[in-house]
Amino acid sequence: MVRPTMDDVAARAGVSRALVSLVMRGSPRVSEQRRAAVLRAAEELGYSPHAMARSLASRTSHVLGVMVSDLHNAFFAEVVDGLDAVATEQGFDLILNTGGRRPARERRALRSLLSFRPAGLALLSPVVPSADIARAAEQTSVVLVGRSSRLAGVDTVNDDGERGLALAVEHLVSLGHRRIAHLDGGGGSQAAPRRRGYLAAMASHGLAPRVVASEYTDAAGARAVRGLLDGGDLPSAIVSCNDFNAVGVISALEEAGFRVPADVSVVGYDNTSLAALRHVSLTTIDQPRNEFGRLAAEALLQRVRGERAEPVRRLLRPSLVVRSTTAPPGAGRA
Amino acid sequence: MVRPTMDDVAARAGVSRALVSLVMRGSPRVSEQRRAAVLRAAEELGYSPHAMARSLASRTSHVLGVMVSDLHNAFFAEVVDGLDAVATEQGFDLILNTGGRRPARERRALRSLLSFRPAGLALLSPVVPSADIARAAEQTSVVLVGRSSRLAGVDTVNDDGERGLALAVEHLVSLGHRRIAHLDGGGGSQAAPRRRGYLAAMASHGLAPRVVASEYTDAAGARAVRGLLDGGDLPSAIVSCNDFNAVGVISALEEAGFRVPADVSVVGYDNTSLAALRHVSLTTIDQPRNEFGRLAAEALLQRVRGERAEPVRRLLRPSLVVRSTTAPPGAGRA
DNA sequence: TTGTAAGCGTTATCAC
DNA sequence: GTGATAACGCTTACAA
Repeated sequence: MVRPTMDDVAARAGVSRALVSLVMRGSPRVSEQRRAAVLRAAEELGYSPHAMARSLASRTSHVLGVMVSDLHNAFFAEVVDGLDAVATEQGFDLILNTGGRRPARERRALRSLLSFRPAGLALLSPVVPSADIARAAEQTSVVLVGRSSRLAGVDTVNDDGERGLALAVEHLVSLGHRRIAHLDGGGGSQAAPRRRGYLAAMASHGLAPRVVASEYTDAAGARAVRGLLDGGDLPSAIVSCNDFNAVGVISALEEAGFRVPADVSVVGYDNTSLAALRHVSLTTIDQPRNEFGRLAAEALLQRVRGERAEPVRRLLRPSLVVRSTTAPPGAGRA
Repeated sequence: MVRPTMDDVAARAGVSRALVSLVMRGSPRVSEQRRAAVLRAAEELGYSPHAMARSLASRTSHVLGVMVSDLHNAFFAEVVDGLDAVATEQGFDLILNTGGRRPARERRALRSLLSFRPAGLALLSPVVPSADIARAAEQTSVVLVGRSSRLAGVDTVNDDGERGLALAVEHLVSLGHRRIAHLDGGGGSQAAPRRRGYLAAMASHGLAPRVVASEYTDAAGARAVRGLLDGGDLPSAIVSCNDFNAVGVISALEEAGFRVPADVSVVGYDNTSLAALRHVSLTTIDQPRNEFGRLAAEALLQRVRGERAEPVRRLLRPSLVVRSTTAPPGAGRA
């Protein structure tokens, strides 16, 4: 378990440590002969450079820290994929951490990440107070994904939730719906822009909006539908705040004897793998998650390379994915 | 962006660097007065110790490396939660990486993790060749989750898939089923023990086994069912290799006009969040995922502390979760 | 092209 | 209790 160091390699190859360092970093100013000798010695010893010692000595970091607020959410997996792709491509390593959506734990995770002196930090939908983010930003470049911020030194990458909900409403209107309700995500992340988008889209078509309080879970979606049924005034289409909620809506409707989409159309938001299941086949709004990650990494690396100092605020365009839960109204009566 | 060092804190507090170091590590042999002064100076400067310099100087690591083969799989999220809980509790930091189930990328991820000289490495369902794992194990403690191994220096934590499938078969038999088919996971991870468990359980009840080739996706499950229907010989119950497959099975059955569980009972494997959705409500086999993570971390930390050298091989007991997709056979005819 | 030597931010070992 | 000072494994001027 005792790993060889650069000195061991140098001794074995019969050269100085500095030369080994040059070879390891692929410097061109090394004779082919020495290079080969060093490489062979390293190979024989099973040597690979010590990342921490390297970054300590060079006063540079090739590490990007990533804090994922919730690993259970597949949304973040794709964002991390995007980050990883760009980072790897540019010779950076990712170190990941999670805070489980709890401020105290996230705060600790943040400190831990910072103790590695990363070149940059990507925070995915963090729930820590803004002050903590500001403090982190004093120490390294920070990009926020899925959370907006006015902090001067902080970049942001977000989904254009207003536009996403507008897409859903447009789709339903074009099918002929007029009584379209929105099941709202409450205080949840991104719920506000989605609600605004819904209201604006309804207004632009001269339709009466109907916002029903709900949450980001399937149980909440089902509950909201039961409330609607009790009220005796079911809309012809429902736009949920996310896919989970939409699945709850569908099952409550079916339990009450309604068919989707024949009697009621349903649209989700997020295009999770759940929506793609043939058993669900949900019409929904897709967010370019992988792109979120790529852009976040690029924003960070631009700052690292000193190419930019002004904050950048990206708002990405979501898209509509039509599957089997939407149809013209009254299709059931036919 | 220039972070304060221990020397800065020492200067500001009017003490030596060594004393700051003692305070930072919570040494008891420091006067209250000095301790307070140091802590205040650190606070004012926003100082926090440099993890890499620290581990370099102390020749110890408080980092555990984790390679997640696939971030998209929620299974791993819970394993990581378990790892994180134990690690944090014992003062260790996690650094995470992913290889996307591709050997070449996993290999790189492994190298990157190793370059941080972690105290231990947890590999979650890795797909790299065994030789790579052996090489890693020469450099640090390694624990494998979701993959077995005979390597001497490597610990393993696994689900007892044989037992899991036996539980499913027992449940169906106790409901009165005798014609029970298994949709097999092919060459997928853990498919073999599950198949063995199925065959053994059927044999022990004197029932004729029926293994149908399939895969770990909902499309494959649907395809397999269509094959069964074409053959004109539908079993009364189906045990899928995992939850996704089971959902495919259910939708294909329903499309063909059969009801679940009235006409056919279906059991999944994994107890993913999908299975818990009310829209699906799948009877399935639960793996103690969080426990996997906890045990893996503990195995690693035992080695780190030098408490154990012999490999440990944990085989955890899965459990049956009964929901709405199983019922006595012929319930549909009633 | 190669080697020497001075750090990088810590901890650890001694003295005092 | 507290403070010098030598490591830790590497990079980086600067010299040769």
